[in-house]
Formats: sequence, structure tokens, C-alpha cells
Amino acid sequence: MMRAKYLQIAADLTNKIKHKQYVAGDFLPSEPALSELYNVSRETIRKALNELLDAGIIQKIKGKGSVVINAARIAFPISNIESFDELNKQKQMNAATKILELKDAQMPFIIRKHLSLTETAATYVARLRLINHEPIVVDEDYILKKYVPDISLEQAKSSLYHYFEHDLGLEIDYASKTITVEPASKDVMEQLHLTDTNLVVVVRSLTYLKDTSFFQYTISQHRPDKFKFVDFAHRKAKNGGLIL
Amino acid sequence: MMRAKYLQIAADLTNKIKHKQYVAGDFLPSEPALSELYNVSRETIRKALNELLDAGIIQKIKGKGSVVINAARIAFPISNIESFDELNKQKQMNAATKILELKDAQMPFIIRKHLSLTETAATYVARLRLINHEPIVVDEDYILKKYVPDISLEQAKSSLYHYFEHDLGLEIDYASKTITVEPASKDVMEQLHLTDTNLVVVVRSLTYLKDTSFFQYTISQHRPDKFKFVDFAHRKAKNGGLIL
DNA sequence: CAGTGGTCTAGACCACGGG
DNA sequence: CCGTGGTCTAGACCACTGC
Repeated sequence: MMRAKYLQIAADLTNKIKHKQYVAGDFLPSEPALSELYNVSRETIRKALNELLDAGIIQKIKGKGSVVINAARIAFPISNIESFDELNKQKQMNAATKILELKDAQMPFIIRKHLSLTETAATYVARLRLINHEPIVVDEDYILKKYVPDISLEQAKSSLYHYFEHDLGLEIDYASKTITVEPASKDVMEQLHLTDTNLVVVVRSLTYLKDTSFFQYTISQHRPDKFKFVDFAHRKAKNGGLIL
Repeated sequence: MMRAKYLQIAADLTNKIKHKQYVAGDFLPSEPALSELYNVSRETIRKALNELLDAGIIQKIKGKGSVVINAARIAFPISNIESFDELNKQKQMNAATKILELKDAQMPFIIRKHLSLTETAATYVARLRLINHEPIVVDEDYILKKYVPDISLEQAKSSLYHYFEHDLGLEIDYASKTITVEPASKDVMEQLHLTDTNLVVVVRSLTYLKDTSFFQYTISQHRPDKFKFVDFAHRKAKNGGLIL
């Protein structure tokens, strides 16, 4: 399947920026110029540029042009904490997953209630993630049986997402997350080797499919000294009434 | 100044959803139908619908239509923690700001270095935020003098954002944030009345203006039991090369 | 003033969903 | 098959920037 022109152009421009053909502070060619360069209409160029804008790669300034933003600006290490993801990207790391539990269960009550679920049968998976033999996160997942009837120990040990998307063809579309800090249970404290504190960072996610159906509830409990979350956001629409 | 049509339409549709004219699960009229309804072209309708999509209000399904999403899905209270913002929205609350310090300073070294700043003169403001006489957050701000030469005690006591945007006409465009959990200093522990733990949630923000210039560095230290962050995100583009 | 990005139009063709 | 949303075009007018 052919990808849309505007996505190809967006990818091409992103590559040119990555390969220093345009560097931070440079202006990209104007929209009419890009339009001629790629032999597409200006609206198509604008869709491509909007992708870069959303990704925080460029900034558009009316009357002037599109500026390349310094990537280092977006997320550089101000603190020295290493997150699970960052540790994960260092290829020498030794990542491991230990299955703590895998069983049939019901979606937790508070979820059933708030989402008014009719089908509540789920698979419960609890996993401990380790990097270099150090425990980092305890993940608990509730996955509706309606969409994923069975999960094997093997599948739980590798990436559930990969299983869902590639093997089952499920299309995951969006998720809402909350991040809080809460006291951990004794079990979790032991699993994460917590001694100095009883606090963990709790990330709760509700995941939905492309057809808007609710699909998975995840509770991740992180060692506080290994947790890091990076957010990049444009200023909210100055509210013309769009805010709920 | 006249707002763009697509924003007016987006606001109108949002209002209709808010006022239950369309409820969760309903399909909005099709794009051609809306196009006729509002007497605009279909592309304009699509821009309006994209606003609702980004805001997490609707979900578009190819071949079917645009479904209204249950707002409760996006962010409902799974835990009972009350964040500063939530407390703030309860109108009976008694919010207060105590200025801890206000002085001239240099932008911290790590910021100067990473952003290669040439002008580093800044105003430093440290503030303690209280709700119902309970300390919640310690905010430290470094604001470049280049854009805001002077900040009075009065201005620091109310909203700095309001001062920047309304009085000075600065246009804030985007920010990058990191969230971590770190041990607090003794001073901060005292200010936040922390006894059970020495950990605080640290949110560091880099704020930029519309013309891409860096403008403000903020370090917020939150009581861990009062911190809550909510995130709603569509699945990242399946990566056609857009990821840096 | 000319050049930039922001909005808008009236068409067109396509891929997908469901009968 | 038809109706849906996804993409694309070749124009147009506007508001803003900078000279």
C-alpha cells in the first residue's frame, strides 16, 4: 500500500534535517517553493509541514517561514536519572522480563463502572521488568478476552503489543494515562528492591482500539529513582470554546 | 479579529456535544452533510473535525463516520489523589502564593550550555503555593531579562503567565517538560511539610515563544501525595521515518 | 511593496465498511 | 453497490513580516 504523499514528504524533510541538510535555526524553503520542488499542491506541502510541527521538529512563523528547532531543546537530560526506555536503548543492557502471574480475571470494578462495560472477562498478567538484573517496573495488565482470548506464557514474556498488532491484527489507536506517586504494597516493595522509601510512581493507562472500543487496562509501578517522563506540548488553543 | 471558520465550527460541534445534542457513541453527520449544514467546503469541515480529534472528543473511522467518545474515558479519577489543578478548580478552595525569593540571577549553567544562550541575565522567582493553608508546590522560575526586564512582588504574587501574555504581549508557544522523582533539600522538605518521605515530584519546563526563542526555565517540586498528571495521546505515527 | 504562512473553495479520485 | 472518511489539486484572498 502506497503511503500518502504528504507523509513521504514529511519523512523526506525529517531525514534532511536529521542529516544536517537543514540545521537548527535554518528556514526551510517557503511553501510555494516546496510545492514546486516536490511537484505537489501547496495544501499537500502544508499537511507535510504540519506533521513536522506536531512532532516538534519545526516552528512556523507567519510572514517569515518555517524554522528548524534544535532537537536538543525538546528533551535533554537536565537530571541524571535514567528511565526504563533510556536504559532500554543502550544496546549493551541486559533486559529481562519475569512473569509473576498469568490468570483469568475480571476487569477491576472501578473500570467496569466508569466505562459501563458489558463484557468484563479478562486476562491478568503481572510482569517484573529488569535491566542489568535490577528490577525497574512491575506491570499489571488486564486485557479483555473479547479481543484477545488467549495469552500464553511465551507471549507474555516478549512484547504483548507486538503480539496484539502483528499476530492478531488489532489496531491500537489511543490511550489516556495518569501518573501519580503512591505507597507500594509489601510485595511490590520486595519485587522492586525498595528500601529507602515505600513510594512508587504509578502509571495507569486505558487503551482503546481504532473502532473506539476499550481494550486494555495497565498499572505500571516504577522505582521512583528510575522513572522519567518527557512531554512536549504546544500551547493549548487559546480556548475559543474548545475546552471541555 | 474574526476567528477562522473551521475553529467556529469546531467550537459549535464541541458545544453541541457538551450540551448532549450528540452523546457518547453517536455518529456525527457525515462530512458532506456537515459541509452543507454549515455552508462551507468539505476541507473546512475536515479541519474542524481534526480539532475535535486532537482534543480527544471524537474518533474517526474510515468507511463509517465520526463517533463521539465518552469524555469520562479520557481522564477519570482512578486514584483518589487530588492535584493542584483539580484542587484549584474547586471554587471553595483557599489558594495562596507566598513569595520565597525574588532576585536577579543567571540562567543555570546546564541550561546555558545546552541551549547555547548568549544572553543569560534572568530574574529568579521562588514561590510556595498553598491550598487551604496546605503547602502543595514550590515553584522556581528563571525568566530571561531580555523579554521581561522587571518583575515586581505584586506580579509574582498573581499569575506570571497573565502578566506575560496580557500586559507584555508575549506569545508563548510551546514547552518541553520532564517529570522525575527526586530527594528534596531540607528547605523544600520544610516548606512542603514533608515528614514521611524526602521524595518530591520534580517537573522541569523549558518554555519558548512563538518566534522559537527560549524564554523561561521552571522547576516545580510537588508534594508526592498531591501530584497527578493526566496525558491523552493518539498512537504515534507507525513511524514512516518521522521519528527522530 | 513583495513574500510569507493561514484560510478557504469546488471540484476529483481513492480505500474502506456494510448491505 | 453506495456512503463514508483520506488524499490531492489549482486556484483564491487575507494578515503578517520586512524592506
